[in-house]
Amino acid sequence: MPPKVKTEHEKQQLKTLIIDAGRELFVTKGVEAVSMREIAKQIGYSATSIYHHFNDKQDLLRSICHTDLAALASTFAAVMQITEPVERMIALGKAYANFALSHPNHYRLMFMTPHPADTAQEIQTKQNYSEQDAYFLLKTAVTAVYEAKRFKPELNDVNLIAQTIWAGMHGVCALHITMAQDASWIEWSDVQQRLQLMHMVLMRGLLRD
Amino acid sequence: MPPKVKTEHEKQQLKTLIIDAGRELFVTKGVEAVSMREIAKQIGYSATSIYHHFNDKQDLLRSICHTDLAALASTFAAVMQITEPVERMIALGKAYANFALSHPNHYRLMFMTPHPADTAQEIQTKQNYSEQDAYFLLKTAVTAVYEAKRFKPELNDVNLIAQTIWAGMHGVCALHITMAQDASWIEWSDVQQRLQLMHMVLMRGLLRD
DNA sequence: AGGATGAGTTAACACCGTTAACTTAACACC
DNA sequence: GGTGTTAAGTTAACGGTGTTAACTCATCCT
Repeated sequence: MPPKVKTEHEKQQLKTLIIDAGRELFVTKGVEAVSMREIAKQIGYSATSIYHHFNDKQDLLRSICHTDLAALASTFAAVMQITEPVERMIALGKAYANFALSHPNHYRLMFMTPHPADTAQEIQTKQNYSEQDAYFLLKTAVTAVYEAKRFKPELNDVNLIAQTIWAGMHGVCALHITMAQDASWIEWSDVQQRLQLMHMVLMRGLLRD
Repeated sequence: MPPKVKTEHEKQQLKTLIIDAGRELFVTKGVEAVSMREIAKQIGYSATSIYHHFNDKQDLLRSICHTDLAALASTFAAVMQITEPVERMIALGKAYANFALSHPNHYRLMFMTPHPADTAQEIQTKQNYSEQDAYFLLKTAVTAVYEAKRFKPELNDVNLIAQTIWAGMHGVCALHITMAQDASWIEWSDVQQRLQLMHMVLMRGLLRD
């Protein structure tokens, strides 16, 4: 196909076309198993054309994750409508786990794969749009619970609390995702049961009696 | 070097030579960044010779993990000497976290990378040597606490409890490992603090008051 | 003595991410 | 309206990857 000068809109459109095709392939076949050529073929372009829109494969991967993080944040935003602080915090945890288990490969890309350090510019961007950031919403919800004095009195670091809740949910989800097919020699209990117990443990461990 | 018929012992020796070189490289540079040729060069053999001892790269990776799992199990075995059940269970958790944080790339290989389904034969082997298995030791420790009636009365599934403890520790460690360099936009609290709080939460959530 | 085996070799294949060099359509400007 | 510049595509190529095939030979078995 002969080249054409594109408007900013068309340019963005192709970029999201690449992102969508890349995500679909990455998510179903795994990052390492998908080649740039394959992604390009999927959208009917040559492989090298992708490099006009992304620096390299890592950059494409990061863009995908960034997009999906925004999607997660937007489902979080819906949950934030709940007014009762504790209830809201619990609902966030459930939404998180639900996302992880229903999009496991997505989740692996986003939270189980280390991405090389972002550029300073990208960090700046993220900070400016932090209201779209899922962690920010979690922290907000935790802060509300804290201000309602519902946490145990000795707990007074909101970041620490939020990160512990995150870690608890992440632990169940990540372990499930990496070990689900493998490690059949362990008598795994049902993942929903494990999530539920983790939830209970977190609440009993963090909230006032 | 001309070929030579080897005794069973020499054969195993070369196998562990490959495993050790492979682990060293994998752990310092990451699995995907290390080629079979590089491993071979390290030990002074040609790349293809590795294929006489392992089916493919995945197989080598699995063998490395299997070896290291045994190593983890042996540090667990030392902890098992503690007699007081609750104390012993806590010590296991700390040993686990200590292992994860002091050998992060090791840990990533073992618990954060999905390995394709083991062959039936390998599963059999693992089951037979389950006393060397780290999870088995955790489960044993949890069972002892359970039998001492120290868990909350409504908790009566030992596997579920063990897996929840595992998930909690794993969550903190895994999140730390994947997010340590990246995600500088989050105000991470100290990882030791996070571990400590997770520990406290797990105990308060699981044990009788 | 002589064939079978097994542990090593080199050569080669198909594919990968990425770069370089090229083509051509659209725009900016005199 | 010609003309240079730029943007967005292309094909060709490079070096590297996991892996397989074909080949040596030293050793063992009979």
